[in-house]
Amino acid sequence: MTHLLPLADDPAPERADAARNREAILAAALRLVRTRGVGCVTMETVAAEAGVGKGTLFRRFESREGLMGAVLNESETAWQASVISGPPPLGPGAPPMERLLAFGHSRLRTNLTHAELIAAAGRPGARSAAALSFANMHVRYLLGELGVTGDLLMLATALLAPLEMVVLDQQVNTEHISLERIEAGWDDLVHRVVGR
Amino acid sequence: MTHLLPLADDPAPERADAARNREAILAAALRLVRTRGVGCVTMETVAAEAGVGKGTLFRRFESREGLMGAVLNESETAWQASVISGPPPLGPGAPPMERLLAFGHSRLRTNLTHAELIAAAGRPGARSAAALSFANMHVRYLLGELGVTGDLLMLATALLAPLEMVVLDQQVNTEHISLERIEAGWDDLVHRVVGR
DNA sequence: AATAGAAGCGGACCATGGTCCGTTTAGGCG
DNA sequence: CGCCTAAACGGACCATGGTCCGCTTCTATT
Repeated sequence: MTHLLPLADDPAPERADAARNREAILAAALRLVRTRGVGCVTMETVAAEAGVGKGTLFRRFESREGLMGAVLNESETAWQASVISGPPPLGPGAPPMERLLAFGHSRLRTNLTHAELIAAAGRPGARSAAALSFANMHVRYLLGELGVTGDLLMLATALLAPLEMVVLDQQVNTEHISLERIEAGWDDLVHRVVGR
Repeated sequence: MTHLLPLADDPAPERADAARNREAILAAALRLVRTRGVGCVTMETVAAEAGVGKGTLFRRFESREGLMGAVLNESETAWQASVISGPPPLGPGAPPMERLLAFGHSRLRTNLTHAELIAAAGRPGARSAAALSFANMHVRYLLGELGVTGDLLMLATALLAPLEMVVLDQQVNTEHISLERIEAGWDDLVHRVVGR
């Protein structure tokens, strides 16, 4: 092993034109999703709008789900930022319980807002596993602050699960449960899990 | 209102050939799914195997997801039966808490077993809303027996959510969490929700 | 600056889900 | 029993996601 090798060097540092295209595609996709709605955006349309060939789309984003996942990630990242460093009670500065409740409500709204995109992005794995487990991490941290003991990974998962789109979709669209009730239900769950 | 009208009469009592075909399709689909795996079953294949035209598939089952949902329902129904009238602790006869835990474990295994089919069946709505809310109903009932008070619909949803495939998939396939740990986590959740 | 080889490109092509509509058939009725 | 209508049928057809491979473009090297 040579001492000059930088560690964790990207095996293939992405060529300039490739980067340009990736950006163009993402921008085009975002634009089209905004204007026409997720359902009316075909891969061919995106390719045309970005001024690249269809093959390029698939090479960079693997599949339609992958592309939608990437688009989704844009907002997801912004959201993460506001959790990490935004104003309280969602961001730091408020007591843990308040933060936790704010977190749940915020996540709820966010998911509902991006419902279509989430559906189009399909199962996880498209969104980087890291991005997905961010929420879990954060909840775990807050539970720790609250002095909860036990298998925090599992508890965080349990708290997050009812906020998943599959569940929300069912509640909102077939059972017609109000947002307020869902929020209240989640708050109740939190209190039971934390143990007062 | 004439007194001769039977109540809740099916507006269109399904023609004989239609019924025959529906059964043939379902049987063919089940057979193919069993032998080739969900991923390798195309609508055309099913149509051929059932000896009907493709159009017929789509008329009776709406979409691929619909068909897969119908196939899934077969096993789902069997499972429901064993919950309602099978041997304890899953079926009646055991104390509520035992039943609830058994229920969770059973649901966990069942979902994992049918993972592919569930994915192929897509979002709910394909499976009748009734079938889907059966689990919720049952959990609500058991919570009642356990003397839990509060918004039971929400609590049941909270308990069921971590057993959804989206969540399980993530845990099993990307986080590589063992089945035992997931079960233990769920048991813990139940105890916290019920409040000892 | 020229060159070589890798990386990227793009559009023709394929597979499959989903639609449509002219034809066939069940089954109630005179 | 033969007719009539609504329902069901089926396969040609379309749209779109995804693959493939010959051609182009980048960039490291001399």
